[in-house]
Amino acid sequence: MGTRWGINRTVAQVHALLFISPKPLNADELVETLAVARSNVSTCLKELQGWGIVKMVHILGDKRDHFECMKDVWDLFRVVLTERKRREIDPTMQMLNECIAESDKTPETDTYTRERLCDLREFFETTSAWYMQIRQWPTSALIKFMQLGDKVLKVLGFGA
Amino acid sequence: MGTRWGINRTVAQVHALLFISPKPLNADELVETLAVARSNVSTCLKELQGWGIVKMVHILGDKRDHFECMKDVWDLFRVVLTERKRREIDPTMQMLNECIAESDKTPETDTYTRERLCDLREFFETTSAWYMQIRQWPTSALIKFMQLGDKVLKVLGFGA
DNA sequence: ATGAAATTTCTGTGAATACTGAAATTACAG
DNA sequence: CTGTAATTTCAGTATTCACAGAAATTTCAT
Repeated sequence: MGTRWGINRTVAQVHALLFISPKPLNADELVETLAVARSNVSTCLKELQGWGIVKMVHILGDKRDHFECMKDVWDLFRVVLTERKRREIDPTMQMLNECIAESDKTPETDTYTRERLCDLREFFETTSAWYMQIRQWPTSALIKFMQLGDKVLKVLGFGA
Repeated sequence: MGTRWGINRTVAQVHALLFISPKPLNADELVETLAVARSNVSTCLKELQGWGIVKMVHILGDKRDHFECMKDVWDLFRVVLTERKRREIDPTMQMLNECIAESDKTPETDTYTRERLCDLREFFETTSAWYMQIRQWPTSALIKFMQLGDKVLKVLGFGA
């Protein structure tokens, strides 16, 4: 499925394998199971470690590095979202701010265009600030909250 | 910024241009502004229409097709999320179900592995069901809700 | 220190994707 | 109809990305 998500195939395969494996795996086990080059596995493991969802562990009496994946899906989700915010949203917001600053100095900028940019900035600010708060909720609260669904609206007293 | 988001550069450019433009644009205007081939613009417009965020409009007295983009950022977000759910999440859930069914018929499957798959399925089920509800909230309610942030936890009576 | 095992870095190749320009098709005015 | 403008499809090219295998580096036991 990895490719459909826009993720490198081998990276997705390594991650999937580590995720479902009951015990940490070493590089050679990944090479054998996935039938890819050793160097490729090395690169993928580095990538996954860069995302903070795979870490190296040592097995007593074994010289080789072993790797294990973060196992809690909710924690996993939080880590990935936070990392994507850092890599994708934050630079976008910075860019947006520069565009808006630029448009302020450029009187011929269409008012409409400037408003669209401000809309976008506001959207990212609102959603980012919200995420930074809920990411700290304990998983149990998050699940209970989600299962309420629409009921939240009534409890909070807005909307039907 | 498009490329960083894993989106085709020209598609992102066309979309950005239509988004900030006060009026619908025709293909030639896009070609001139972005300095890309006519055929490329045609493909990108088709792609964006496939996502449901750009639509064709006609300007009186002008034979050429014009295009305009969905302007409300919250609506835009909803459309994109819904489409991504359909394209990415739904097939993943289906695949997961097949894997779990398969593992039921295969007694030698590690219990741990099966549990990880079920965890994943549950995660997607919970988050998808939640999204299908909140996507129908009016934007005003959604914004008010988000701005509450952590306060929601207290109102609902769980967590600190 | 020395050598073997493990790992990473580097380079070239193949595959996938994006794009252009030409040809084909469609839409429409006269 | 016919011809022109507009648009799309197609085929070839270029660019980007993923990967394998070799070479280089690191790690560690002796």
